[in-house]
Amino acid sequence: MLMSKILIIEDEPAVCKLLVYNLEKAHYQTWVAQDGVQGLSAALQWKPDLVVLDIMLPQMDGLEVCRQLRQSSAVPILFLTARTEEIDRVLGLELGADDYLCKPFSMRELLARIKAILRRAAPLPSAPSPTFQMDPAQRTFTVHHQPLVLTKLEFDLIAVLMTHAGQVFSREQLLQVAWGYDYFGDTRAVDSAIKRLRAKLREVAPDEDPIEALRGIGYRWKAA
Amino acid sequence: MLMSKILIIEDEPAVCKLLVYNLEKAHYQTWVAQDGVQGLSAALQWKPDLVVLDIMLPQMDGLEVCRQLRQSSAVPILFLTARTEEIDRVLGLELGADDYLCKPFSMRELLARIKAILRRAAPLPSAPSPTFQMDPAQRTFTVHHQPLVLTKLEFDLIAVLMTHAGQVFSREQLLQVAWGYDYFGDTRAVDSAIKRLRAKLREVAPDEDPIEALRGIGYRWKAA
DNA sequence: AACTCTCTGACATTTTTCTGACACAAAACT
DNA sequence: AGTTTTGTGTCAGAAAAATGTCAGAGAGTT
Repeated sequence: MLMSKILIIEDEPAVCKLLVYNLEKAHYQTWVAQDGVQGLSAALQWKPDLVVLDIMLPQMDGLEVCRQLRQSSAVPILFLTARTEEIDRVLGLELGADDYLCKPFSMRELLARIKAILRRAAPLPSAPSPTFQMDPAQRTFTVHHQPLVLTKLEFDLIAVLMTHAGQVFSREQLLQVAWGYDYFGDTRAVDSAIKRLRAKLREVAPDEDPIEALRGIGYRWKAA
Repeated sequence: MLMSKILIIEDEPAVCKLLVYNLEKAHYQTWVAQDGVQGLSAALQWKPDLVVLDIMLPQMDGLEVCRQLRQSSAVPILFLTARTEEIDRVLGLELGADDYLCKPFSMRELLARIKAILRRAAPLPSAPSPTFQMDPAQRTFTVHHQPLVLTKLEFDLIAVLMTHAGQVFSREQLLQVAWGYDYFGDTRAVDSAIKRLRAKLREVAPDEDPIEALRGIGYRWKAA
């Protein structure tokens, strides 16, 4: 499973910001909806892998959102509650919450629970088919769903670039991030690594060339 | 589901008493084990639907109990921890904890989590590769339905790899999980074990080679 | 055209894994 | 108890893979 999509339905901007920041740092894609109506719409169209749902929402409350969502989707839901008592209503209604957290919660705990929920969720046939896909956890990389074997260095390199698609990295930066902070050597090593990577990619996707060289600046993964 | 069976592995009598009282009031059957050895024995014989496992135990700690239990059972485990940091070790090792609670916890929360775990506990599809099959409960391993005799170490190793097919394990991780937390030795021992395992597999399935070495990373069971 | 930077292939070096031999320990058997 | 068998860690060298270095060709820029 790669780059799981997490929909956040939460009205407090501060909490949203915190969630988005940490989830994206953990390599999840995020989408924020500020109220229940927008949340339902986003859930149905964007088809997230997990919904983080605040119980207290303006207009339509989280329980109602959950009930309506359940009529058309089995997406896992993690509830956020301000008070412990609220969760009794969720559990009592058997709405199919997969987990819940009471505010205030530690980010580590949230991430652990999200990871656990996603691990449990059966790998359903996901629709989108970008040509290049990377799974940091399994260290696998696929092109058109066909696995491509990469060396450690190659994978580390492509991981940095892909997870920051569009961002330019200088050779020095790449050495730091993919080789390691204690590495001292010619920055031309980066050229060689890129060369080998491109050669492998060309084998299976001759018309793509997703790694762009910016003269005098560095390299970047072509933005989507 | 009628009268789910819950095994409590916990050494503090006060906590045990509290747990038993409340769980039985909630119509669960309970069984208490005061230390890891008794716990393992009870788990194997009584076959509970859920194990509540304290991390801090005399003699054998909870993680070790979990590891040994996982060799022969897929029963859901809910960890109890005194400190939040401890849970990182569990999560880090991916030992298959289904949930955890930090002391002190409210009884209502415990009951809610237990209910959630039991609700989720759907029979796993367990899709073994057609050629290789492993039964943790009986510690048997078959290739093309023909039994293959493995040593304890070999079985532990293959069990870890197969139950996490596709996931890469470093030599250090494998030493921890298959050899034991207290083992200190050269990580090259892993190479040797893998070598012997491969030799045995080659005898009966010369064209498979399901154990993949990832240079600089570790080993993994070829993903399905 | 001159200059600069990037790309590529060849080669050398380094790193990592694999294998067989051996030694020791534990277990099984007499 | 002694003996054999089995299991496993350690070691050293072989084999394989990965990667750094270099030099020249190629491409972009002024």
